[in-house]
Amino acid sequence: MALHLYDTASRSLREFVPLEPGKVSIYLCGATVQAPPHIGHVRSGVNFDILRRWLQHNRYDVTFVRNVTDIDDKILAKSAENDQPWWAWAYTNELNFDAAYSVLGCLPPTYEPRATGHVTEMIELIQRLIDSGHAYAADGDVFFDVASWPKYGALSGQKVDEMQPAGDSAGDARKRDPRDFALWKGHKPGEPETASWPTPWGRGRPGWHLECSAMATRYLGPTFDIHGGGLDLVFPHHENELAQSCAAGDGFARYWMHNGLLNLSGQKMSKSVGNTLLVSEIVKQWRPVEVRYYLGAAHYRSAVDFSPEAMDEAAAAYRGIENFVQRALEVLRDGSGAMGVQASIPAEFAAAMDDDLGVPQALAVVHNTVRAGNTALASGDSVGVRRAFSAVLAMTDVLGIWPPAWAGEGASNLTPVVDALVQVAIAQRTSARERKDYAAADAIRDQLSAAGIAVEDTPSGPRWTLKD
RNA sequence: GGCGGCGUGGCCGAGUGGCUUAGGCAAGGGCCUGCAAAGCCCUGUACGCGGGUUCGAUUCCCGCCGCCGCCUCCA
Repeated sequence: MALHLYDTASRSLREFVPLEPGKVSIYLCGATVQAPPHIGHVRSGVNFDILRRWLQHNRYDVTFVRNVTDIDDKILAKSAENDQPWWAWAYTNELNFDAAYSVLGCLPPTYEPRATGHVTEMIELIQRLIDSGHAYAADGDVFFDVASWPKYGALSGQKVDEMQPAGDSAGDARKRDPRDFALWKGHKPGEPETASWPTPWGRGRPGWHLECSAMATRYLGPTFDIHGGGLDLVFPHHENELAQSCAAGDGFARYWMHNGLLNLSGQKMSKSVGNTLLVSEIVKQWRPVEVRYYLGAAHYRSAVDFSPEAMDEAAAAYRGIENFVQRALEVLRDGSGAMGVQASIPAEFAAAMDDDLGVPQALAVVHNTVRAGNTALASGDSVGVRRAFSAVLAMTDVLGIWPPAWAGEGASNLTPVVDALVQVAIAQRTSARERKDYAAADAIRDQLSAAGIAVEDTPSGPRWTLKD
């Protein structure tokens, strides 16, 4: 079965056929760098990282663009509150975001453009819209003329006439229609001069929606394959992007993908509610790979309600996979020179992933394979171990939870020293066991346990691990 | 008011018009082990409520209840 993806625009599962054979272009709405990232931000990052890895596994050449919105109202407001230049505030948070994506194993984007670096492209886009009668300048601002674009509302299914009056700027007298939105915002008195750029319509700064249109087409062309983001961006952000770009004559995104939101005790985590759980906090309580497992394990379109209990379960589930990989590695390493095995993805795993990235079912395949591997391990079936081992590694690589890549997390350069010391104790325990002095053997084990080291006896001899 | 989603066994979380009806965590029993640990095996028969369609619905349709998202900044 070929890859099918759920497309928000058509509200249906569509076979994925890239614009250019063998190549995939993806634009993911990244962060507005006004605050450090919370766990919902990185859920989006992890979900789309898995998409990218699956495409790459299938031999696609993927161009992955994730933008940084480094100028907007809140960045100006918060930097002023904190008595910092707006650009310093933005850059600090950009670094925070990069660190969060990185610690969770998200591959770096092919390109990571900043809004402030693409003002020229934005001005050109606005000019095209004005020239074609879809935008108008009004006293410093430039607005998109919603009435000039009959397809407005198609992506989100909003009925333009039924929308709530609301909106801070809805009553702006300069607008021809309350639904018109700003493409460009004129510089206001009191705002830093550095936060404005010269344009034919006066100094100012970009409107949020326009930035993404300009950057997406700058790096991916007028028509590209996939546009992604959180479900909360469908309206108005993506609706507006689509309207702008199409009205300007671009084809824009061919598939729209939206990840579900991550809630905290049943409520959406958001800046307005103020109930955010920062990535920097959660990785203090759980290993990053466990967090990644948790974020990736639910289907990307479902809502996830974060809880410490669910996080613990995810951690336990991941450790089951990791334990198998470690044991298999130990056995294969000393035995049969089996390290050169071909990585192979089970067909059920591929089918699950091809069905709109069915990670939950794909993980079921991983766990079933782990079980088969553990059975092989217990019975000394080295061929079975090798088969399961290579399959598990290939599958976890696609999901970005490949255990060897994360194994060094807690390790330090002391590990070999500790190993040498522990081996001395284990040798004593082994000889005690051989002379059936179990009291002495257990005493050694208890002492190691008290020191944080767990010893267990396996068919291939004793092994030790650090306890949590 | 408009648009959309969700409600599955103790918990998390897939999925399906009927078939051996995921997977994980937790629980109970067993195997293995000097004892443990890890692992393996077995057990648990669930789909919010009320109707309808059907030979048969958790799965389709209608209604209801509950929860959530969007319509304003938001991954």
